[in-house]
Amino acid sequence: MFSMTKVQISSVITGYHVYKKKQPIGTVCYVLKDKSNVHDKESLVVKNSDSQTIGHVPATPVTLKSTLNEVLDISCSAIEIKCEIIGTPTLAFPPWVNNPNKPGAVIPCRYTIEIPATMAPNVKDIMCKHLGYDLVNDIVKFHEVFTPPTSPSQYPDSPDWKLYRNQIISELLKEVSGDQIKNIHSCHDYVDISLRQKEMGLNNNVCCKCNYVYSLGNRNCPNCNHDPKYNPLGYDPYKRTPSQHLKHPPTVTVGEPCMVNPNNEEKIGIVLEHLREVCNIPEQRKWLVVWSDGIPYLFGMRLQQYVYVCSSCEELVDTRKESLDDHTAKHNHDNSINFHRAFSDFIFRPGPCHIELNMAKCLLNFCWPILLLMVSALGFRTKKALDVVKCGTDHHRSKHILFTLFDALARELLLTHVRNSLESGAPVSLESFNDWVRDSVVDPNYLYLFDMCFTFLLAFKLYNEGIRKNNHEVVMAARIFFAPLFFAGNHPKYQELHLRDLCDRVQYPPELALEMKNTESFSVSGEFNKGQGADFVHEETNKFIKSFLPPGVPNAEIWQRVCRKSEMLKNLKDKCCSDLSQSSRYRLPRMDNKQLMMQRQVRSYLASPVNQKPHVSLSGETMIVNKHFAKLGTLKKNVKKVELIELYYEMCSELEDQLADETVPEIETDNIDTV
DNA sequence: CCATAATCCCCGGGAGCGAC
DNA sequence: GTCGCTCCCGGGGATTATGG
Repeated sequence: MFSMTKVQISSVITGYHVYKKKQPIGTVCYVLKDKSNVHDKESLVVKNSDSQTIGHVPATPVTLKSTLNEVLDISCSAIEIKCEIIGTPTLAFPPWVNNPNKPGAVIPCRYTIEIPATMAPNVKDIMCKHLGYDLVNDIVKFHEVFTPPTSPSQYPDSPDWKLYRNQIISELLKEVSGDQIKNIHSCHDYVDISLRQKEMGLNNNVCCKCNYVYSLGNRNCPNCNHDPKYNPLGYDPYKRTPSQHLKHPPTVTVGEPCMVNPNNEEKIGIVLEHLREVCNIPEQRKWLVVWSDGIPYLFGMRLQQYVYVCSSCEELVDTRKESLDDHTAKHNHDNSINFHRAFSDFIFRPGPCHIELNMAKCLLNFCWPILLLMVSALGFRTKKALDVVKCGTDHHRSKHILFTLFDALARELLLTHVRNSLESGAPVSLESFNDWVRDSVVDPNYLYLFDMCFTFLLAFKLYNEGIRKNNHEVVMAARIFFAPLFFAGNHPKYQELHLRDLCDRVQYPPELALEMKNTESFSVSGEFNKGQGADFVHEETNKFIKSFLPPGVPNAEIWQRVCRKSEMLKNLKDKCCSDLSQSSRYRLPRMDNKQLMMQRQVRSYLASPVNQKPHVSLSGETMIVNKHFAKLGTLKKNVKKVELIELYYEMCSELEDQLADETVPEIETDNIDTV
């Protein structure tokens, strides 16, 4: 298929005061090299379709001109640079003023470069070089936000886990087989070269694009000028998932603080009462969605499930301690009384970011046998540093490490098959890879990493994508595929949470389900790929409020005061800082080198997967994946799981009762708050 | 019927763990 | 680092079994 990448840059045409050729808005002109200009060999001229000169590409800032020049150079002018007039001529304005005393006139315009897919990477690199990575990314983001995508989404409409996985695998297969350099005896790629360099004691870098070996002192590859630190232009790590963000970003308001630590059921009860009061339940609104961390969520759900209010004496009855009949008998109520659930006006939802956090912890735990060596190669050498990585204290760091691990592992896992196929001349395809893994591979190490990578790490990645883009189906697909790891590890809280949440989601009436799907995550900034769970929105607000607290231990009164005035403070801060501070730019280093390092380490570990080998960790110790496996067989753990199963049946029976009743509660879909 | 031993049950303290 | 939950363990009282 012939595809084009389109890049648009808003700028101006200079020199209107010289040529005085006014063009109607929307006219499309062309950028050509101006060979006749003796003053400036680099000069670029803009001509309209009648070959009349309109003006020049601005010389300052120099980056735009040199970018376009180089683009024309590498393509031998095969790439056409168009220029659409988007405004009427005006006096030159910064940054396009050469001489403040003698300002010229400029025409606002938009330069459009259409790049054939084959050349796109080169052009991107050029643009990154001249315009700077940040700026280029901004342009692309600009483009993506304001022009609706015309090509069908890469991700299918009905997201299917297998499809996603297959797509990733086939993309990677293509990439890996493209990387291989075949000579008569064997294949090799840049990882092999790097490995060899390391064996020889040389500390050289290998360019992952052109296999050029260069010393670590250089930042860019001297051969192809590829900068390993930056992503190519338009790199969107979440491109497979379509964004489903709401059109209007939510407004965040801060309510009255409630001064209890929500760490047991009693205190959660207090918080809920407080919420009821603040939100005027049931007068102003009937119900409320409450997002919370994992533990408060569980407490809340338990309260909702077990605690009833007696209509006669208005006392709370906890059915875990005292059955409803007992209560009736004890207080001598007659038969006319009834019970209703004490917290039925709340809908609890677990914070997606906390789930993600615990996913990361769980993965780190299970990947530890192979991660240990890699991470120490990355620079976490002391025991304390390693512990920090292992416990996942710094979520961003662990996330990054896990993503890099996925990239590295995925490529290495595919490598053997790709090389086999290249040698035998068979085409490399997804089906053949799947067949090969299923039929030929017996090495437990390979299979362990295969499952880890293409099920759990992938699920983690997918979950992250789903949250960023507020895509409900993707999030749920990822969670369901990740869940087994929670149940295998020692994560009692999140096992129960997963179960309760799933049951809850099934039970939502249709209108509510739709609303819930739309609000899986929120993008407060309104950007299409920066959604995050309501829990982190809250934590950010919290951080903001904390920044206004006076030094020292804050007391309740100060908290209250800051919360009540937080909106004013926010406005104030925005007004004061908006002109001074730079907007935060979007950047995501690709960690080429770290990935290379990981690939180097795991390569020998995964060699010859068709042979039976003992199951060992990367450093060669016999594998006990983690200590929880050893505990798994014990009775107590089983008891815990039996309890969960009982809970599940209980919930199912309740669901059946509700279905039998056929009463769908009345709901309002507007005015959903998050707390 | 009594004395003693064995067993059960309850409870509090402490350690470990998970979550924040 | 803190907090709460759970588990474990030992102590002590209550109950039960056993033997004389």
